[in-house]
Amino acid sequence: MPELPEVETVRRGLQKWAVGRLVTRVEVLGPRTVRRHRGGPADFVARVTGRRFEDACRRGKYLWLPLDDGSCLVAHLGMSGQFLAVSPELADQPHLRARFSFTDGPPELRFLDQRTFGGLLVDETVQGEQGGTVPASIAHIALDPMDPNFDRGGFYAVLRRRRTGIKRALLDQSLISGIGNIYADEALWRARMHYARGSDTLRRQEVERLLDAVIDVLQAAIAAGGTSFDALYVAVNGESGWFDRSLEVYGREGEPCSRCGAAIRREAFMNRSSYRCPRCQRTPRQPRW
DNA sequence: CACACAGCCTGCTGGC
DNA sequence: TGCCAGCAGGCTGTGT
Repeated sequence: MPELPEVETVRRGLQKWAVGRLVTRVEVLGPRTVRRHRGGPADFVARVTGRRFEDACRRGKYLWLPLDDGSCLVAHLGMSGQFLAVSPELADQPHLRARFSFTDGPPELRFLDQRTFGGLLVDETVQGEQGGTVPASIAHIALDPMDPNFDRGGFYAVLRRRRTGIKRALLDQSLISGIGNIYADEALWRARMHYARGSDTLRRQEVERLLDAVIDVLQAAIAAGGTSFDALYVAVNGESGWFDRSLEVYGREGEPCSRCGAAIRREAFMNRSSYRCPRCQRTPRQPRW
């Protein structure tokens, strides 16, 4: 559920609540959260304790906090990860996975994760092929679509070369980053494109239209503080976003399309649900499912 | 190399 | 009421 806009909202919260602070104590509750950290829980704790968070960065759905020794703390929220800045007095929540305390006192920073698809690790920083410095573990993730260095021509070329459906391509984080099931459906609706449209049949102009739609919906969602269906996704200060009220197709099966009035359909695709307007987003002649 | 998908995980919902 | 299947879904690993 956390896609680019939700992760960006969390990044801004970390900027405010974590950056500049010196870590005095790290607690990891349960090893699964740091399963992608090579050295295991004890090594993770040792590498973060005594370090200062110098910045809060994001690429796609990944977050990282550069540390003052050149390494960085990488975080992925998975399905249900949250960072919360709270008083140490507050009783431990269910699904609390990690806690960071600071030299300047409260609030402490907590990482919660119900479904445990998320995780934390300490990583080295490398020069990314696509520009900028990034954690080594996410060097394979493409730039955000709104990044000034995002290569639209290169993206188009890859789509033409591949033989897959356009939604699969949008969800491939090595091609374009930050898009998940919700915003893929929303962008395709805005671009009036069916999710099974063959990527190799797209014209350059259609790809431009689609990328414009992707950026529009992501930026509108960021402005709204992200999409919250329930308490599972909240910002670092605990507030909910309200973009769910702006969703045009996702979760709106049976409701009328705001453009043409046709009933929105939900269809099983890629072992999940896809929502589309059957009139604005016609099934292509040669669909690639 | 390109592509597709099972598996990981927990809590909620709906059917019986 | 209680049980359980189904669903939510990002990413990694693995198979074709």
